[in-house]
Amino acid sequence: MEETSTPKPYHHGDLHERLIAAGEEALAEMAVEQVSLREIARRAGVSHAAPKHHFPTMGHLLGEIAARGFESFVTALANAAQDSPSQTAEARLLAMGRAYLHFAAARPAAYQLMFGARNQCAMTPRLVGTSFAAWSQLVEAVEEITGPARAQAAGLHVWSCVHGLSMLKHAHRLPLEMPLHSLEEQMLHMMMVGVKAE
Amino acid sequence: MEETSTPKPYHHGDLHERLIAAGEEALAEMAVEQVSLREIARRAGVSHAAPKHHFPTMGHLLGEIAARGFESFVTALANAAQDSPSQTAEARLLAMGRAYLHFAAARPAAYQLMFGARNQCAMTPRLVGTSFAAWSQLVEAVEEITGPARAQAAGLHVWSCVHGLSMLKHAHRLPLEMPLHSLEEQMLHMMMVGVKAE
DNA sequence: CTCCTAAAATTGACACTGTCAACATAATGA
DNA sequence: TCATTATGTTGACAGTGTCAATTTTAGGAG
Repeated sequence: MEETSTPKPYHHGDLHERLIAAGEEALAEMAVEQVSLREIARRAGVSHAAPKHHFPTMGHLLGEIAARGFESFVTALANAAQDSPSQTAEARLLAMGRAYLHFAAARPAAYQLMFGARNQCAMTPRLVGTSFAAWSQLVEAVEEITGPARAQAAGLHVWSCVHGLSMLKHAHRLPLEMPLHSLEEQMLHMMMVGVKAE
Repeated sequence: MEETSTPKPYHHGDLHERLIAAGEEALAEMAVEQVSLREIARRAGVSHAAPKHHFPTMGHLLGEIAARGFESFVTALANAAQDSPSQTAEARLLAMGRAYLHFAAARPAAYQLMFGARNQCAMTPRLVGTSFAAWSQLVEAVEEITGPARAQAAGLHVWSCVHGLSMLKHAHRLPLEMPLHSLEEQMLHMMMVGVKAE
């Protein structure tokens, strides 16, 4: 079993990865609530009970998808910080804030899966680990501005701002009179003021 | 039909209200995702299809429950502002922020129903109206501090802060080392700094 | 007071869902 | 070569939201 190139060869290919890919496709096309295990199995071209041999529960499959979401999320924020024109700590944090809002807007289903309260993800150690990595990344970026004493509170503040805005947008509870993009920039500015405040 | 005291008399009492009450009970006892229309009908002591004659869809029943949630939400924030020891505009907004966090923590299922993205509430005019009232209340409180020009952006900022924090708590994605209550107070402080900033 | 209409509630069905047990198949290793 | 084990399929079960058909009941008309 360990001399072949693919670690999990079997009847029809690597179904483990195929299910994850099919789930991500489904999440990209339909709402989170609409995605079902049978729909994912259908997209993968297998019977409705085949996933059972690779994921004990749909929650575990969705949890793996959410974990990969967190991984690409962390990458996106890291890239944004690195590509920031000004390489001050503040500019990097602001770039990460913008990247956060962009990710949530560009991949709503993945974002909902990652942060949906009690959505249906199994809290596997892997999911806990990847989400913790995202939190750590943010706190580290904040700490360069605030120092260690205020890092936790300021990190909580920053995350609450961008997460709250993203969730409010998804919930369609924002009857705004101004173009949203301008308001977002103003909010990011107020967020940074709060972070820098003594 | 219009000379009786109860506007909707019928076979077994006022099922319309009874379904709403049963739904609120269910939401107080179990998670949002667990609540089903048949469960609500069971609690109300009627058959599984009886609600159809009062709500065209489960989404409409949940929407009505969410609308009442927004109403008591608005009341709670108004009371908090009124009972604030210091009656400055800033103290009132801070009190509303604390009341917001308290409401979200004390009634998690109702809060999830009110703000859950695409949860399952039907976007009835009534739900849109009550949620708009909550938004208006917040913006008015903010406007007393910022003036009309920055009210929308500052309102969005304030709401994002308290909403984001509440949702992060519900999502259990906060591996914090400090007691949460202290961090919440610090975050509310940073929020106020951002609101007052020029 | 009787009867008729229409509202209200029940029953049963349909198409789904996630999960499980039993069975069939195919790949691996001795 | 052959048994074992992993992998997939089939069918079932309990549950869901919604709908159609049916029964029950209330209230108003005569």
